[in-house]
Amino acid sequence: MNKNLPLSERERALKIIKILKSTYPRKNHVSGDPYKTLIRCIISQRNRDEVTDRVSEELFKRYPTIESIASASVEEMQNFLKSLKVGLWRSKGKWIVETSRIILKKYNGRVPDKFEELIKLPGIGRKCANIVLAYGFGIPAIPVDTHVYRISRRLGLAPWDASPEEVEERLKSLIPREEWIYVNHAMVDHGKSVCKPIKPRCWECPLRGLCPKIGVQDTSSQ
DNA sequence: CTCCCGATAT
DNA sequence: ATATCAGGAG
Repeated sequence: MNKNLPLSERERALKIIKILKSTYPRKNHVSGDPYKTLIRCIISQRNRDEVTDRVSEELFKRYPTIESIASASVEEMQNFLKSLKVGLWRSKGKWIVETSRIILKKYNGRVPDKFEELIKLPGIGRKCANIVLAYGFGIPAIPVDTHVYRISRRLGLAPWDASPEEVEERLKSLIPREEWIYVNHAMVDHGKSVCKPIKPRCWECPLRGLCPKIGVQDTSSQ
């Protein structure tokens, strides 16, 4: 399905991955706990990592098991999240409890390792489903979060008007399966430090020689 | 497309 | 004051 692409496109993608790897060396970490990965992913939506870390820790301290979360009422979970000052606490509280109940009852407490099943869970969309596959199970997947989305398009790896899903398919066609999980790691690291949404630090970017800077507004000064 | 939500970066 | 943050649902 992806054999008609010009070789140079894939070569460029490979070159990008190679440079990212030497800049942001990181082992593909598999959590070994898909359930915690999934809950963390719900909490992480539209949040900074520091918030996600803090809230996840408090959540699992108060509710150590899937059973304890599933048996909490939605309102109780919402109030708990609210007390921790997480944004979107109403949605997230509902999703965390309901998804946990479904996993417990329908899947006997085992998080499904199929995309089609994961995406049916409340609060689990494409990105979280792929996160669970990649980081919970170690199954090749490319979670397209805000960083992967932005950077892929700036690099011209996907059209500027592509949807997140289209970016995901495009990356999958360009990048060998063994590197899929790494893509998210690399672009998140790169996106937070250099290829930032506002005022990216293009002058110190290891990819500047390969980048058309699509959609980049301001590359000047600090 | 809008809403959900509070905190922080710019 | 506005944009953005490891998005997803209606």
